[in-house]
Amino acid sequence: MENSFLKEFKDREYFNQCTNADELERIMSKKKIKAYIGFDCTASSLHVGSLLQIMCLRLLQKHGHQPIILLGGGTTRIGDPSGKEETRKILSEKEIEKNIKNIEKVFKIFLKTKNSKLKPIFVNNYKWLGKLNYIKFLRDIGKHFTINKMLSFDSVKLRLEREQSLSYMEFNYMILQAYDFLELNKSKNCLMQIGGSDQWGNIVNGVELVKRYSSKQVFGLTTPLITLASGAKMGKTEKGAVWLDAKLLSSYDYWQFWRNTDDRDVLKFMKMFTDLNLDQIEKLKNEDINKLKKILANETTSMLHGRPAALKAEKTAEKTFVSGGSGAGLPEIKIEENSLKEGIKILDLLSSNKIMSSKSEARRAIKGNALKIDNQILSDENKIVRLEDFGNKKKLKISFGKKKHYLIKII
RNA sequence: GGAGGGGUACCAAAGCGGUCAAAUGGGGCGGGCUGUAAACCCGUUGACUUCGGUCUUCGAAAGUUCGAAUCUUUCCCCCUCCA
Repeated sequence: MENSFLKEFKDREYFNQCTNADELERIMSKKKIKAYIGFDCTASSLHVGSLLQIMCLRLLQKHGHQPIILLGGGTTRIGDPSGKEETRKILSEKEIEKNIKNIEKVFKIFLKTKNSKLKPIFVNNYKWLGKLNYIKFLRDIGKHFTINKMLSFDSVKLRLEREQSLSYMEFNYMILQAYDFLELNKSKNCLMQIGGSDQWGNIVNGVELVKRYSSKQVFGLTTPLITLASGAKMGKTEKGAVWLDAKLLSSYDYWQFWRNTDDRDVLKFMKMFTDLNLDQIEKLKNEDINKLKKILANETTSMLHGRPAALKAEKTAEKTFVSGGSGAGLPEIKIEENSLKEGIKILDLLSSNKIMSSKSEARRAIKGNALKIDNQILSDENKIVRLEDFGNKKKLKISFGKKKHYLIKII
């Protein structure tokens, strides 16, 4: 039991629920198994909401078990009703394929890919779901599900209670997910499915299906839904979702996300989202909270974007926040020299470069003294930005509030 | 099928002929305080504007009216009770 996968899983607060924990512990300590997690491919990348799942896969590897990553090309075509109040958008096949390709990259960053016994196995359930024969499926698989029971699952029950419609297509989602588990058990001898707590119902269905269909025991394990100390859901910054993709969220912003963690969540996040071992974290406990936040930010950012990017982000942050200068790592907005000769209205500059979503918003910000150019509060909404404003550095720092800074650069 | 109730901004919810771009709460954003935290306090929260206004928005469409989120008709959707 010492230092087993399951123990560390619990110590790091990943644990929510498990089917037959004792038996699972016994098997995992005796041999190395394969376990899978399915990921939704509705977006072109994953965000921190999936990070805990990814950490689970890392932990599997750490203890010598092999992760299987199911990128649900099949199920994404259907849409999981769990936790959703409304029917999801249905994506085109092309988009899904594109998303899958991009999402795979994330795993290749987080997981070890060299060791053939540990490297992640990528599977796409469209491969088997796509060629199911309806009648055969109903006879072989459908007979193991009762409507009575399906109606009792939260994902379905809540939708019905909330007076939201649930299409027959979505209703079938849980059967398909259960079938995935069966398929992976048969073809890859996968013994466990991990998922978020909202997946519990779907996972249990899979466990039971395998038991009924193949008379084999497999396991389900879930992680808790992370809620912040403030009660909010995790994963938003000033700039929207916290993507695990440098193209969608810069390493600086990612670093900032972690740096801004609520005091009360810092230690928990260290356990959950860093590789620091638990006694190390225990020792850090009494350190200055802001130092801890920096460690957290550095660790998490290194894992995704690499150590140099993390350190650069830290330096940039130091410059912008501590000394008020313009850090080099800030998001840059490029402007052509020619357009500056005539001058650009500040409102146009702001609204056309995603700093502000509209001119009205920009006006409001200016009225509220929230806008600064090179650390000077801008109060004239009719200001026209000209070449002279840039001085000889050819750069201009624009700040909205205290946390959003941009560099305007002449090209 | 019958009888009622309802669909309002990001969410919840008031308004029920003009003073309504629409009370209030939550959320968001900004400011103050501070530690790039929390809590608290203040401001702001449809778009465009030459800051005079203009345009679009209260389930959809048509109508009544000088004037409609508010009245009428049709349609769509949801809920409750009865059959």
